[in-house]
Amino acid sequence: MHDSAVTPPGREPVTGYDVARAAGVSQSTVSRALRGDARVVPETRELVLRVAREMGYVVNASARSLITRRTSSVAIVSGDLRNPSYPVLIGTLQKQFHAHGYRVVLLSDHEEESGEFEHSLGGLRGGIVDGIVYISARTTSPVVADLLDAGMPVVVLNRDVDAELGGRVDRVTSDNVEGGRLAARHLHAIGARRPAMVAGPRDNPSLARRERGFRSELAALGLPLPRQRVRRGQVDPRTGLEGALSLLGDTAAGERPDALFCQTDYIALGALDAAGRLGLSVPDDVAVIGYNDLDWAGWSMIDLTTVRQPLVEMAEAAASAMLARMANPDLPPVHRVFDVELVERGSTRRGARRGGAGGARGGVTHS
Amino acid sequence: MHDSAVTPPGREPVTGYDVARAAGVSQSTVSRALRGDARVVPETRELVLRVAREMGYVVNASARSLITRRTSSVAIVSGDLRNPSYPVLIGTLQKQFHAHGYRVVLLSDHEEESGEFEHSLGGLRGGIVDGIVYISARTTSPVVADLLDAGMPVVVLNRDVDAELGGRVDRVTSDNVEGGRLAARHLHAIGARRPAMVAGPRDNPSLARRERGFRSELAALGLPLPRQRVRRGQVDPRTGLEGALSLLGDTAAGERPDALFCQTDYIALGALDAAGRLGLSVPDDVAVIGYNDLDWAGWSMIDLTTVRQPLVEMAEAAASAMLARMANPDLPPVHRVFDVELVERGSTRRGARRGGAGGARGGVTHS
DNA sequence: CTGTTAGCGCATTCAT
DNA sequence: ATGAATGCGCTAACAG
Repeated sequence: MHDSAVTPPGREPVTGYDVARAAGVSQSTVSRALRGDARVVPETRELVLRVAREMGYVVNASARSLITRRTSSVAIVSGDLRNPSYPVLIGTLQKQFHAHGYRVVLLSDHEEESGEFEHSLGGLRGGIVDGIVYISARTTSPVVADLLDAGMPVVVLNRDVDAELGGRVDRVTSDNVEGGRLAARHLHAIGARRPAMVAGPRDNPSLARRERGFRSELAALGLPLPRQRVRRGQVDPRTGLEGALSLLGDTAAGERPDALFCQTDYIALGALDAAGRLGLSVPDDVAVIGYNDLDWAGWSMIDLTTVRQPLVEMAEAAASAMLARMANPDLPPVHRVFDVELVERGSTRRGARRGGAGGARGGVTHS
Repeated sequence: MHDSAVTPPGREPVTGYDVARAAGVSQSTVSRALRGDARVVPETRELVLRVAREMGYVVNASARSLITRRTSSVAIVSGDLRNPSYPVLIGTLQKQFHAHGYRVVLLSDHEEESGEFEHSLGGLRGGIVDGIVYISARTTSPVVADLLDAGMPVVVLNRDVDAELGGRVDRVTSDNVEGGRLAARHLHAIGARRPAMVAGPRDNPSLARRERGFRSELAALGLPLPRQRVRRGQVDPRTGLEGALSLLGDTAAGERPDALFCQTDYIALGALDAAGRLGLSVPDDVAVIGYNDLDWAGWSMIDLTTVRQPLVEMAEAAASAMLARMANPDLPPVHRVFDVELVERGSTRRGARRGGAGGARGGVTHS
């Protein structure tokens, strides 16, 4: 099992010229054969392909890109991966892009060190990628405008966007205003009197629209949402936990919110945790509704009522939009809006039994 | 607000020559100035940088890579992103690599279409990336050996590996055998008499070691694990759900397993769901223990006892190993093994109260 | 310190 | 249907 003579481990990559020499043809023929150019006669092509395979030849991507000005890769700019929405979107996008011969460069924002992040974004020019799918929570920065100016195809997925940018990029969103309304209507329908809200950052346009729909519908239904029943933080379970603890914790039962709208399921997780720690029954003491319908919302120990966005379909639409735009950069921008729907589960189904495993599990149970 | 004269949107990228001409220096000076070469006098550098910025110049990555033979990017090859272990690992790796000036190319395996996946992997030669971190569940394929042969730096993270490859790559793992033992010991300690196991695929070396430790320790403690108390499937909640339903469902209480070892937390989620649907109490009817200690294992409505691997630290170690190897490809391979520990929570704490929200929530509650 | 020169490996004319 | 020649934009070796 000694090294055969083919290639001493790693060094000296074999080039198209090497293949040409070994096959007794010219380098241009090698190039043509490898890309399936019709002008090369079948026998020659077979020969070249065989020799290339034997020699372990693989085209140098840099050299190719240098001349074609295409990289066969697209960037996905996302928020923190621990937010479970992103893996779903990224996984779907990635699958689509791979199927069409594109690699995926991932830029996910780890919240901290924003300067670093902006910098990476800027580096996306310079022929690194052929296009950018933007899903980051971070309010679309000037950097994105610069990328557009530089002629880079950009698709914004699942983010509403400042008016200014709106007309310039392809966008795939869902009806966040209506989603907020659905949540409000549902809480009203189950008899909530003192709704509360755990919100994400104010500068997130999607969440802002969700909130607008929620507030306006509550008002239309005659339900108040005083500011002391609103908590705000990052989109993560900690926000839900702390928000819900403070909303539900030190209030007499008569004053305590009886329903909680969490602007995302990820936040709602923390709220459910808080209810558990406080020994409160969901939904009997407090109903909880989330937003997104992530996979685990349906597990019996979560069982979360939520507003469903079709994330997978949305990601597929975004991939299509990206592929279309890369094929023809001069198309007018499109904006596709998906419908949302309410998915009712145990966390708002009053009177039904709830709790996955038996008796109430109060207090903090971490070891 | 008309377009100023700087750059008509997108077209005709500005090159180093353009900058040189505008700044009245040579192109090599531009190149040197932009890379901070010490040999260029400060004034000249300031000038060049300013002109470059004004013209919106950005170096062409392909041209640079073509000559430097470095791409400043590394690939992460992972399994399906919906498995929550991956986002944690990927996010951490990505953060580290970004901090050191590397981009990340993501190749995540969407389970299906394996041919496609192998093909993408092969495409990782050809100067796409400078190194590869491998976290995919898929048993390390021959493709990986080929990449090694081609001289590509490879680090395998959180995967035990076939003996053959073992000596050739850098690896970061944890003590899976001991983890399995910890689980067995704990179930014995809480008085389990009829342990059962929901396992992942047989060809996953990490899980195989986990299982080996679990089985041998059970045996040492005098507890049987007959094959009818083992279920096996993919690493996902469906496996946990179906496995647990079939283990717990149609058995008389005297025969029913009283403790469940799930080889990952992600599987355990499904098992908890199953217990809830069957109206069984966790841990009183059946104790459940998982593996990984993902974030949500600590939420009160999950509250899962589990074997903790330090995933973040492991990812950091893998990033360091990668950076070290890229800096010096001739280092001998290293293998770093992290300790695991048992994290005890409500899902095995008998006698304690459990259940986040009040009464038992039986049956299927999906809408 | 700066300019000149020579490729990196490939795609793509233009001939033949 | 194939080969010869050219240059993509940059880095690096070599002069000066």
